Amino acid sequence: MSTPEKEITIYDIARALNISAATVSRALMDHPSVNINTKKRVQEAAQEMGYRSNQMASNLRKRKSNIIGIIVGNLNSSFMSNVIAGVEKELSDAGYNLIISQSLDNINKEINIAQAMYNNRVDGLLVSLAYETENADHFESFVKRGIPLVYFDRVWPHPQCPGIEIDNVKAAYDITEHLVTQGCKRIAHVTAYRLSSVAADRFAGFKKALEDYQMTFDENLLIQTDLTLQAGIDAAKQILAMENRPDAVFVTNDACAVSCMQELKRNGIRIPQDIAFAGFNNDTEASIIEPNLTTVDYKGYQMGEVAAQILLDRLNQTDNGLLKTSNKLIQPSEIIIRDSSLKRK
Amino acid sequence: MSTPEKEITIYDIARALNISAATVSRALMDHPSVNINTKKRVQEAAQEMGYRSNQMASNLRKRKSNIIGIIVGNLNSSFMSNVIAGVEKELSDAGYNLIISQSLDNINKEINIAQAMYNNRVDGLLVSLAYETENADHFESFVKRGIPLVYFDRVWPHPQCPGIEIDNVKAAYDITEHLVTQGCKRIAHVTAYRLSSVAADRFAGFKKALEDYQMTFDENLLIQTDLTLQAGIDAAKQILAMENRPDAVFVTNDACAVSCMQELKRNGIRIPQDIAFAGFNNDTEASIIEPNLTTVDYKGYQMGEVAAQILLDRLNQTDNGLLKTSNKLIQPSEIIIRDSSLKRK
DNA sequence: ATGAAAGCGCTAACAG
DNA sequence: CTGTTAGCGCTTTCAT
Repeated sequence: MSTPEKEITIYDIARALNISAATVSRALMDHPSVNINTKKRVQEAAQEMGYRSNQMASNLRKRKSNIIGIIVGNLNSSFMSNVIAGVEKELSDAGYNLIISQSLDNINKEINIAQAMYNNRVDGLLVSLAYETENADHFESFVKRGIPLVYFDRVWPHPQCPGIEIDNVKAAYDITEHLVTQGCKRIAHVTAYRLSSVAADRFAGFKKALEDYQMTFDENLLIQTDLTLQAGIDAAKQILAMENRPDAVFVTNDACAVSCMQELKRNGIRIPQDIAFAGFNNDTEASIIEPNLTTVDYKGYQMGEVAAQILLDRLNQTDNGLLKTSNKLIQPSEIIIRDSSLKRK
Repeated sequence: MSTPEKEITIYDIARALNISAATVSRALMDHPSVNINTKKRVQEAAQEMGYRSNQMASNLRKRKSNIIGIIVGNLNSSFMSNVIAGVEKELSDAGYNLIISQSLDNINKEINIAQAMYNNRVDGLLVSLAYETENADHFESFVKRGIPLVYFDRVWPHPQCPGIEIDNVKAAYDITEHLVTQGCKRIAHVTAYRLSSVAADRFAGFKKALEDYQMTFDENLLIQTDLTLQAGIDAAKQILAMENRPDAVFVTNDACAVSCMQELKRNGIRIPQDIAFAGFNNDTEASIIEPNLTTVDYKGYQMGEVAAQILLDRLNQTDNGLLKTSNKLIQPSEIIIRDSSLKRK
């Protein structure tokens, strides 16, 4: 009753059925070369006796932890929650456990987490980098040990590590083009301090669009921040203080865009009439803020599934053909136009 | 280079230093009865040789997985992200790994996850129940085996499982009282289909407040849903279809409240003039929707820390006194009044 | 303060 | 198709 019964092992089953532990083991893992009848007997006995396999022993023997680590900036978005759901589905189907950690977009925390995961011998790693991260040396230990590492969303280019992402250049280009065709002449861009691959790509798409429309980019309209909510407010203050204000703002993420819009609204700026807005990610907030925020949407669940599949391929040394010539995999994205950018309805 | 070097073990260190593996093991875990000098030599050698301990072997020997499971409805809220951060901090300080799963508020998924965690031999479990869950039998296997189980936020009353929660009755009472003092006469309540402990408590607080103010509760104003975004829209439609509409709505969570408000606004209802609103949780959306949503706030990070501490106490058989007579632990909460409920400013 | 030895429970050659 | 055997790397008595 109060003391839990002893855990039963394959030896207990073996004894009960008068067969060897090896056969029990094989039967339990559905090994092809076990007689169908013994297999059945073993499985029934296991069931009845309340057997549960001992992963620790199995892991030790196989020299695999059976654990996959995933490091993300923050779990707090429907995008990331969906990524996790997609990853979880694929990995648990494949029998892996998932250990999730948030870097809270802090580089030092990311380094510590990476170290901890390394010491805990994860069999593979999925990473979406912190905004702050400007190099990925802290993941080299995995590469050196041959532990598969797959980046997603906020990726780091590395010859041996696949990256699942969207075409940030194109998405940023498209959304900027949209602002231009709405008649915006002076478009500000709010981005990260450190131009990570993602931020850099978006910035590049933004500049390319301006060029193509013969608009010169005013350096004064580049606002670099840490992309927090507070940063959105600060960016708004900066904009309010400008003598020659922009007529549109493209923020590289929605959360920051929304807090920036709120602060501007509090100061009497009309959106989109005075200043049009565009964000990135299609977070929940984007369709709650008024006016609703124009943004870029991409599917977290799917990205999670794909990232997990690629990782599993690496673990199994198989190749389902998802990655051909390059180790970059581009997922679809689309721009969603809402009222925050519609100057001419 | 391309082949990763062999993992080194305590035996390698032992050989290098001409001592026994037992001593190395003891030195590494800082056992008191090891000579301070040998300890130092061992630790240096380990460092130099690139040793990392093998958790799998250690786990097998100690018959502990070193893994704590946490099951939540959905990771997608700043509250839950903070809970995770708090839990993670406490547990990783204590040397545990954390496996996170989302039930997506689906009872069957919750059952499967519980089973998987049981089979993976988690050393302890933290659970916030799915909205749908109406009994907790699927967690009995943990109780029977003596595996510590701690509920938080959406708890299940159980003599052997502590529950960390807020005073839902009081919070709901207070927020309802606030609506009443704003002059609301007919207050609708949107809650879950199944009245879990949390939903039931909030409903109870709501009714108690009405009673205390001599208001009879109209059964027609009780709207039971699955609390999704779509449910908010459906609830709005129900309200619009009523011949005798409420003048206030208290929704048992913010996400649903916000989507309900949006739908009502689309249909020309003015908030709070026509219908006042109150929610629960203080999610990000609550301070973005216009008018901003009156709600109940409580701290996720702190709740996560406390839940983890209680779990660690159980694991260590210690008792830091957090739980005295009862196995319920009430965390602070506060109502946040915003424009959605201010009929008289 | 250190060492010898046993064993946690499982899997994988290898042999039959 | 099944059994024998060895060992994954660590911790922990029990001696010394």
